[in-house]
Amino acid sequence: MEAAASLPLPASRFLSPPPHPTPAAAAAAACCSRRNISCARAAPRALEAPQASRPPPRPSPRRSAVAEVKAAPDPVAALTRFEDVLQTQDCNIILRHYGETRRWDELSKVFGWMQEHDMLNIASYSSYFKYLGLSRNPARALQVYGAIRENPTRIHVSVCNSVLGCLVKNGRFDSSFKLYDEMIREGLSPDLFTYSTLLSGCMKLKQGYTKAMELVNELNSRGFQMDSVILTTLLKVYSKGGLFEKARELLTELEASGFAQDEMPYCILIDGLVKERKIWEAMILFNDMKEKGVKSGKKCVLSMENHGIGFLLMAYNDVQYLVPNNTLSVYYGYAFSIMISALHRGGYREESKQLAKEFEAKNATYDLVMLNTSLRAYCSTNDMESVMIMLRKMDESNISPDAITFNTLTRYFCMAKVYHLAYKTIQDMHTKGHQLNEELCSEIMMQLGEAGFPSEAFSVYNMLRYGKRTVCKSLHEKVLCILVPAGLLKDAYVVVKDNSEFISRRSLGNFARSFMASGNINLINDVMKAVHHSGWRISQFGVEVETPDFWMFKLDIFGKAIQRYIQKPDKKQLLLCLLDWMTGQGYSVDSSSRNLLLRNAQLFGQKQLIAEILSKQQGASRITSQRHQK
DNA sequence: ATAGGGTTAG
Repeated sequence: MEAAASLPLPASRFLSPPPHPTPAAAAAAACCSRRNISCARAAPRALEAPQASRPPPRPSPRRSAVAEVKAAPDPVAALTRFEDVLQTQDCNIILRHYGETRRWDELSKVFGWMQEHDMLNIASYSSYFKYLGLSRNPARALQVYGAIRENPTRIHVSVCNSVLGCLVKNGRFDSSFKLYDEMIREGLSPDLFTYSTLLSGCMKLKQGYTKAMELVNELNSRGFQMDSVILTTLLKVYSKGGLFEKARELLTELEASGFAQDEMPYCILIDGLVKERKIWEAMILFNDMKEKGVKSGKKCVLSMENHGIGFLLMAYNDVQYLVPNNTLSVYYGYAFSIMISALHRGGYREESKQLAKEFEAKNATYDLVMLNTSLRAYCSTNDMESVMIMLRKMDESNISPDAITFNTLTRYFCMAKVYHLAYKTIQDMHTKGHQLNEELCSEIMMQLGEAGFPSEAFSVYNMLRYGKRTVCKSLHEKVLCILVPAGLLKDAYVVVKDNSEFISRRSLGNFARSFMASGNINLINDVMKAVHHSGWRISQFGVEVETPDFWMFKLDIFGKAIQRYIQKPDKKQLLLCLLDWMTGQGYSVDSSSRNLLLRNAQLFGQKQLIAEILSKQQGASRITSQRHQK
């Protein structure tokens, strides 16, 4: 796209090649500002010295076998190679590796191998069920659990918890309660994990509140004291069930017992309120929370040492970040992102943007959700400058955009009529393997066509067409109406060839006429076949002229094709093929084209042959027309 | 040496 190439693109890695780094980015890169900073680079120098003098420890055979299996293209073959070295706990490490890297196929194969070699223990089952939950495969979990013969394993609390968790995660609440009852009958002694797992199923159920109360009574009667997690889960049950008074009471209880020092319980209630459209109640609670100075509890500043460029080392959930020294207070983004998006949804665009700005002013750390949320707030108030700042932050924090990011940006660029950026965003989204939003892309395809970018419109069409199993039937006609007037007839042919049955007679006619007039002569016969394949008679696309012998039509589509062939006598084979094909389909050339052909037949050196084909054609056509008459 | 709680589009 010429125009796009000359326009400045935003300085974002995923919209354009990496620009020269900004000073901040360069400084951050120099100090390894990525997630999971390695100790060697980020830790103070004192830690490095002893390492240098000691020779690197030699890895044990078991450890190197584990590493080798993890890296192997075929884990089962590799496991077999190290069968004598590996112990069950080593195999568990390998099993978890495939779970953490979301390689479900290998995960199941490794588990199967362990099963065959009798190398399963409690931890293997617990981990495997957890990952089956993540990979949305509760049926397999039930199957494997059902096949466990040894009662001590069947009723082991962590095995039971992980199977129940797998069912709950996948919406199988009723079966989780039934299975739980069965487990109790077989002798399970449940613990707090069990109850919080089952309670988290309750919050998604309609009758969840009653069931939750049963469970709370049960755990109390077993003498358990609810810890912060189970209390928080219960808060969610109330909040999801719209029992806000009860939820508030519970939150007060949590505060009193010191379980409300981080934002999580507040987030649950705030989220519950906004989902019930009680935005201002949520806002009041949000402000309360901020006034109380509630922050994320797991975060801490690891080192006050100035790393030379004005950054502090800090950890959040075991991940290390560098944050600027001038960061006054650090909130993690859950509560903010809930409120910002709630205001946005409620139509309070300016308020939503103000909150995003407040977060930006107070914080250095962003995660993907917070970035998406702020990005949307800026997009919907048309604050292009802040949008670009967000994109730069995304690069600097090494955060990869997801489908929500791409769609937000695409929508915004479309709304702002910056179609080349919308196109670029769609392209990046497609390249990164995200599913495109058909409605939005179709809109942009049309806008690109109108703005004079038919090739880009076609490219959007292709991304939709080949990125998805099915597309809306009208999409083909839409792109055809862009390609034909723009003279992109070969592309238009590709569209018609595969989708002629979804295209209206009028558009097919326009396409066929344009192609005969100026399309590639070598494709003329193919185009005829593709158009014929639509189910319409090609003769119906021409200007129909009634003649005394009523089956004669003026066929301007065939006529135009014949004119093209007469201008190129070296394409005589194609002409003869066309005439033969017409005969086979019961078509015949109109009288003026016939005369034209006969007059020029010597050009092809086939005067006799052409005359024969034409007379055969007329005979066949007469029969076809009569058949159509009846 | 395993299992439990929170956020984002139209």
